[in-house]
Amino acid sequence: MRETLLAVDGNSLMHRAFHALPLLDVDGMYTNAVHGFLSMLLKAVQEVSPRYIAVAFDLPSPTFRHTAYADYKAGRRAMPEELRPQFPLIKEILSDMKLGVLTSEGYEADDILGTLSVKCRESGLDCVLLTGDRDALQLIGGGTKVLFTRKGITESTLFDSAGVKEYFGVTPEQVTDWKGLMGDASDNIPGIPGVGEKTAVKLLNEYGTLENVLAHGAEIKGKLGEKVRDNAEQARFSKDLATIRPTAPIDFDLRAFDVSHMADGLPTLRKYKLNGIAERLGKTALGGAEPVIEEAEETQEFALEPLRTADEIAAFLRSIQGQKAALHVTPTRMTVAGPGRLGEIQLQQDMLSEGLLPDEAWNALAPLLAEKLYVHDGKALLHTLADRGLPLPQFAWDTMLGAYLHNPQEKSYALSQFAREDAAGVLTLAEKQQKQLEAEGMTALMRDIEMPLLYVLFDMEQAGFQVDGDVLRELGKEFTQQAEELKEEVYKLTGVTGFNLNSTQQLGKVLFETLNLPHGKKTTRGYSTDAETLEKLSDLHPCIPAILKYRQVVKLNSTYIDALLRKMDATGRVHTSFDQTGTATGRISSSEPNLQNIPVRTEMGREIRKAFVTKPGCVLADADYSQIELRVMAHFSGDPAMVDAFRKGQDVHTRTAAEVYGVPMEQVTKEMRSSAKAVNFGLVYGISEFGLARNIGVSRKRAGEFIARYFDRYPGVKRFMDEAVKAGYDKGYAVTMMGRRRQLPELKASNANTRNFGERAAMNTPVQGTAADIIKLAMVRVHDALKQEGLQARLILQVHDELLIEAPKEEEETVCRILQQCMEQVYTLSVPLVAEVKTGQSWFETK
DNA sequence: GTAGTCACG
DNA sequence: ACGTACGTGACTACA
Repeated sequence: MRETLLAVDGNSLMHRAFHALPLLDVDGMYTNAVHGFLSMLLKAVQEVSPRYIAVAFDLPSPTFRHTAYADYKAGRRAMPEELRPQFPLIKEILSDMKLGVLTSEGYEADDILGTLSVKCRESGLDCVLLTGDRDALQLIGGGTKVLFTRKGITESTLFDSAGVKEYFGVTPEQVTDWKGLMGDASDNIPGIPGVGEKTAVKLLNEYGTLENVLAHGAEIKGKLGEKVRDNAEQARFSKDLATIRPTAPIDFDLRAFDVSHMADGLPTLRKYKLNGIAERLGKTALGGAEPVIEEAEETQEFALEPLRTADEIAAFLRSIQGQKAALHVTPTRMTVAGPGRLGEIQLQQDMLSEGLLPDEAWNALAPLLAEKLYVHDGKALLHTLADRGLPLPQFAWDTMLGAYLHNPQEKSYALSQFAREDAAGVLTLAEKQQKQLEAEGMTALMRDIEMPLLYVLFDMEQAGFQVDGDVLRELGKEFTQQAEELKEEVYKLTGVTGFNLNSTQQLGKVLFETLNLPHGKKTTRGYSTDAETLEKLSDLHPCIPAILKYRQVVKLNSTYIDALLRKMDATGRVHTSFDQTGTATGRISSSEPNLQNIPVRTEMGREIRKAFVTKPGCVLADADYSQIELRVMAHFSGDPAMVDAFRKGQDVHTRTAAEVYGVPMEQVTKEMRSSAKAVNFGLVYGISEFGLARNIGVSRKRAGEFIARYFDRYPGVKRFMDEAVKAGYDKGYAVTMMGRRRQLPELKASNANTRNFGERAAMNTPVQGTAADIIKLAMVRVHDALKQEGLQARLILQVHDELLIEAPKEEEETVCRILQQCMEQVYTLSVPLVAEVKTGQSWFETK
């Protein structure tokens, strides 16, 4: 086995660590960057088991300041004062660990990395470059790989040539061309204005190299072509800036940087109070020793068995019968896994290709559907099966839901593209998740809520919501006519005709340049024209109300009339998709169409709900939780006044106003109640003076006084908020009543805005997430109860604190009772849960 | 594809 | 000093 050198870009990692970790004062010193750096280094040591480690640092030349290159590099923003003194610290520690600390006058760390990678190639060593700088990707090839740190300091990816192409869309050889085209703001590299990452990739895929792109500038169409032609020299210059020069004059014997003496750094680590790192260093297997044990345990061998006929499928199923089984289906391939076994069925795509016809395959697989299956995205599988009229199986585990509970903020929960995209991957993943979720205390949440809910959502998607197309078309006509009239009115009132009223840019010009109205905040492309801004101008020009009305009508038409008509099936029903893994807090979301944002707040918008009806002979039952989030907050905080209000069944906003203004409830005016309501909302969102001030239109100071008075009257709520934030910092995540978690990496940011956001999320997530837990469990209970009592009534929609059922008229009373009981009795809090049920022939009538 | 806007809880 | 109320999805314009 070849030995590996781990070459580290010290500057890149120190900056990354500095910005990823909070700045804490330890004995009058900051060590956050040192801490993060070493944490990443130890992780890398575990991953690549290097024999040697060298760390490179920038050493700017004091003499060569006159070059364009030096000027550009000098233009980068100065190093934060809290970071600078950490460099001597890290160098001291690395030296004590007997690792290489390399600098070379006039060269940057990445140049030294390049030099090291060349030296490794010459001496037959493998080389892994640890950095967060994309420039280093150009060095990949010939035994050199890049371990690229992402997302602060927690994650890293090992890139080889194919990996770079796969992930970034360009080859290592194209990296400098790529940078030349798109530039890099953080490195002060200009590139071609208007060309971003995607465009640069596209150009390189078409033309191969930067020079070739420039050579074909004439044939590139539109603005892009113009930009390319005008900025050819700047692009070449940018490429030059991004090109690493592997020519640093460094001379040393690599063997001096053997990892076997890293433990010599322990006293220094303790000296700087880096005890966590010291402990990890003690445990880290050094010198390329055995790989991490967990991996060895988890890697199970699956022999791939091609199943070419129905008989082979049947035989395979018999052989794993009664054992754990996973099923995974893609359009071209089906896989079935049992312990140590993996059967693969290729599906025939056309007359020429190999494989079974889907019908044959499914028929042969039918016995499997009687088993409890391990799956990834069970709801999608249920749809596939239902569309074919096949029996619907029970699921033992859904790895998509498991992954979501483990971390609800992944961009996608698709199985990874490569070898694991099969049932064997699902089986191993499920085992890993079961341990993980058990350790994280989410087993019950998975078993009692998310898994059963999957079937509920499937049934709801299948059932759909009956829509009256005639009502929609009628409304659409009205809205269209109104929009036309309003548009003409705006043209007349502004004196400008023919501009596109839907374009914020064109509208901004008319209002703030032609008419010279005072403009508020600016956006990246011009003036802000949102409703909040325009409302302030209402009295200054008669066109403003017309514009606002126009916007409203056009929105209703395009989003709710046209879109909904397009989504109706042959029987006039619309079937939304529920996403059980889409939100950070545990809520579900609805899309295509989104039925969770059908208008209700304005009179005109509410009309649309007249189109949401039932099939003949049925009635709609609509149940709403009353103030569920504030009740959750009352429960968590135990605040006497808040708990008292809910136990007495008082109007919570009126009670809040009475408390804060110090008057009896009877003397609370509309205005007082309205401000109190805004405060209550603010609390749920994670209160800030600014947000409250903006919402109720008072000064920030007034808002601050208001909040102070509130906390004076509700000290339990204050304590709850403080504890939620503290728990976020201590644990790194927020947690709901049922144990659902949301990571809060924002709290580790050095940027105060980001941290404040994290703090508000720390306050909001337990509240919003617990409310989500509660209604999800209620949905499972309602679904079960309807089945238990043999009713035809079906759940058809959830809107966060609201459940809708379509029921035959004769089931109306029973269904109302079930809804109310399930929702109110689902969980016992220290305050009552209250659900209000209404029935009607349309969603309009139930409101 | 991103930005701006706006619909909901 | 700075810019924020929390959580979503869909449409339009514009590059």
